Amino acid sequence: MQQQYPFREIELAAQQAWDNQQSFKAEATSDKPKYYCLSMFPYPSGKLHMGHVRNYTIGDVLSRYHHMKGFNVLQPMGWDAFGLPAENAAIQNNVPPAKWTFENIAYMRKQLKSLGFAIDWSRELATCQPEYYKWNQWLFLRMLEKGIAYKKTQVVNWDPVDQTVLANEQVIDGRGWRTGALVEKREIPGYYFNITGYAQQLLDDLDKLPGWPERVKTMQANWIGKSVGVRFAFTHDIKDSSGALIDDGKLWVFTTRADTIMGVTFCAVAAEHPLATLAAQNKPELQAFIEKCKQGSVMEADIATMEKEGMDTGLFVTHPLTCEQVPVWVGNYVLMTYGEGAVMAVPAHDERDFGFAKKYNLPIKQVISVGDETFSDAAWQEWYGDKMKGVCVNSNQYNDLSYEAAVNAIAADLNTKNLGDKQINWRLRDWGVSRQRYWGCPIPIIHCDSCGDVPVPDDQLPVKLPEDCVPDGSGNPLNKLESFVNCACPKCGKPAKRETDTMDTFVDSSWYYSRYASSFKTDAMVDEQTNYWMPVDQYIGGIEHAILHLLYSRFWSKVMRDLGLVNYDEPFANLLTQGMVLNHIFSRRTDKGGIEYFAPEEVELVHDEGGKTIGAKALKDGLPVDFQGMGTMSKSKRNGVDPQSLIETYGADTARFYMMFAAPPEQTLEWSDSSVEGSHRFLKRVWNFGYALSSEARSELPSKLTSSLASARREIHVALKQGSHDLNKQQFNTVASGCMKMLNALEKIQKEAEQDWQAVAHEGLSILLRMLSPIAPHIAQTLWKELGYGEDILKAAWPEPVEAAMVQDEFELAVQVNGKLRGTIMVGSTASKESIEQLAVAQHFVQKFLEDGASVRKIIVVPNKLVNVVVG
RNA sequence: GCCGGGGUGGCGGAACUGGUAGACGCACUGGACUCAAAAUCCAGCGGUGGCAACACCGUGGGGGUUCGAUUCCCCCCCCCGGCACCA
Repeated sequence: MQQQYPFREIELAAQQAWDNQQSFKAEATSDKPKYYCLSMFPYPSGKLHMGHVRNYTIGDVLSRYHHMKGFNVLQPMGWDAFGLPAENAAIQNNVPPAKWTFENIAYMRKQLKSLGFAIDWSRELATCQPEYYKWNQWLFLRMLEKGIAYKKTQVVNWDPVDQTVLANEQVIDGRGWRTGALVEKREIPGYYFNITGYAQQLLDDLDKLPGWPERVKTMQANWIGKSVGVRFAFTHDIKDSSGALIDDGKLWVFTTRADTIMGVTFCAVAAEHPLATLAAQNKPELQAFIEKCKQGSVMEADIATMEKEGMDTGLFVTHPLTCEQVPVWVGNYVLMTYGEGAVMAVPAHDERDFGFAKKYNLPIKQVISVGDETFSDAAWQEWYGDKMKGVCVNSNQYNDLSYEAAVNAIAADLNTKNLGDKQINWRLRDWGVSRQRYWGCPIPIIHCDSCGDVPVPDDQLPVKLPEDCVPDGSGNPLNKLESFVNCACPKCGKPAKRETDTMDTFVDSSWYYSRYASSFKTDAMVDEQTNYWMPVDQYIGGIEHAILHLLYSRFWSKVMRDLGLVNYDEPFANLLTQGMVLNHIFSRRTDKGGIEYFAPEEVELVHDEGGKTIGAKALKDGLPVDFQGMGTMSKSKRNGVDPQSLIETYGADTARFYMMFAAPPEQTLEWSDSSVEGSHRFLKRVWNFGYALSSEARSELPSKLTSSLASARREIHVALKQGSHDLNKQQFNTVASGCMKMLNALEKIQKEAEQDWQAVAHEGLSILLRMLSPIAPHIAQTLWKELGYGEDILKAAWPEPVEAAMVQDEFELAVQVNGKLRGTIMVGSTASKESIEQLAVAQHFVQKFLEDGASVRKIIVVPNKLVNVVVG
């Protein structure tokens, strides 16, 4: 055993031993309870970043802890290996994406192994392998049969940089989620998944997920966006230039406030609405207004403050219940993409309609009364929205009906006239999955002139993606690859063309967890093993997937369930969204007016005498630089830290320990080089202590310990109890600090070297190593073995705190006077309540409050904690 | 605007179901060791006043409940994340 903490050797040796013994292979069947711990698989971009290290360390701590708690643990790893960066790298370096991808995988796998994660590598998969994506295609065909997948031509979001279609979820603030490019509208055919058909289940089943963070569930619920109301039509006989009735003479609208329908004084339609288009034909000023609306809508940032503007079309429609003529306006606040692209306007009971009516002098008619309130302009502001749910007035046959009764009656009447009914509106849109890209899973369809779109028969799956293609940046190279495109129609045998679109890569990641859990059969997507392991007990990943990946995976699970493939309907029982890793950003304005960024290691902090940071200066010139606060690690800001150099300098255990110690897992982690050193220092001390103790005899604990040894032992067992509790809470930072407390106690008794200290130290160290092992497994395993505690710490049982070690003969009790701390007293553990009260009152720091004739009103004794003497 | 999460020393962060606020670490200060530095070890470290004993203040602000509030209740301010002319 070496004296200096030899982290490089021990980490390598431990990793090789784990590899040789296949220590982390999950058992196919077991009497133990199962624990499926999954971290979101990485995209093989080239090398790991700190976010990966944090993500996988969290998963590994939980996996190793559950191993020791006696669970049959599955922790797999794989690669989300299709996607655009591979194509872009291919264009730049003139190598096929496959080569680039597999080289990255090889390097990153090595990195993951060098971090010592307890991964069952026998279940590794990459989504770009035909054995995997075959089942994308197979399930796609099943979905096609069930009508869950279908083809349509629709206006889509087009990312001009990636030259592909994006799903609604993938457009953020009008820009592509990956490229940040402004999204354009294009009309092209593609395949869609009917996720809206599952909207209600996806919403309802959020209640089955108590182990998910509230905010993720809220985000999903918002995204699904259910609104319950009435869809109905105003009638008209407006014809287009060819003489045909527009929309069959009906102007459809959707409302959640059908009870206010008798208060309609106008309708507003979106700029793109057919009625607007028609009215603009001989009204140049309306045409101009419509153009302005269309342009304005791009400026997302201004929307919230945008003035409500509109223009009369001169057209009228007929109210379905009152038969009154209602004017139609074009409003810049009406969205073509939501509902029907048209709204009924009830200025008396809707904030926007009110503002609009005031601006253009349109009539306002009150039809709802709330309590004794009477409607007035001034009072109105105070009680719109839900507060304005009252009873109907000025509404003929609906007068005096409450909200619900009115909606029901009105919906029924509209239904009788065949002009509307109750309806549920969703914000969620169907999931478009066609991508005009090369490096993805081919959509298994063949286009035949005679037979149309023909599914590829199951026995011809997978449709293999040619791996030797080098894209040149001008669209999808598959289009030009005749050996791929040209094929025979499976139905009639005539020459036909293969579909060249590939699937959205979110398809690949929507079910990988169930494949890991299976036996990797070549003739089945999943099997009975999948039902054994699923659902995932703990899923760990970034919050950025709160909607996209997590919603798609939930949808996909329900589809697989409905196809009878699996028996679960929610894939992830518990979800932990880890926080981001941030680092300091330093910059300086250059002479030319640009910004020069400084890496943190190029900067020295300036402190005052109290240790407070008062500034920073660059090492190269000693001149001040600005501290821009904390931000995510990025190349452009030069504040990234490479995990590889961290591992090389301090070792994997230090990297892992620091990641766990610096912040609770859900919070952002603020990088600090000196804190990393502090973590390394701690592990060095653990090693030194283990080294020193290895030459001390191991003996039985004596029946009676000195008070100093007893208190050290108590501290260790208390820290263990707390640490186990914190692990169950997934609060790893305090588990790490618990390990530090244990070591502090051990070093103290080592220094004092009282008789029998070795016995307490051996017990304490064996506890410390076990509690440390999920976080820093290499050092824990090495010392465990070196000190002869056992062969494999992973197979050691999680230690149980000994109650007897935690009891004290004497307690220090806090003594309060009127709730304020005034001193402490030592009390025997068997002391009666009365004797404690007497002792407390006798203290001089209590007596002095009784000098001015005040008396003791009451004494509260909290066992083992404090005494509060109430004086008055 | 709506929804979710926060606000504690110079910093990261602790505090179990209301019970000694600041665990653990970082930074800083002083000391030991050293020719010296680094490393290591020891001590101190919320603020104000005081030689000290000690006193007062202190968990974003204000109020309340309680013997006792970082913790529970009400009002307000600020920060982060998400959603949003959603009809």
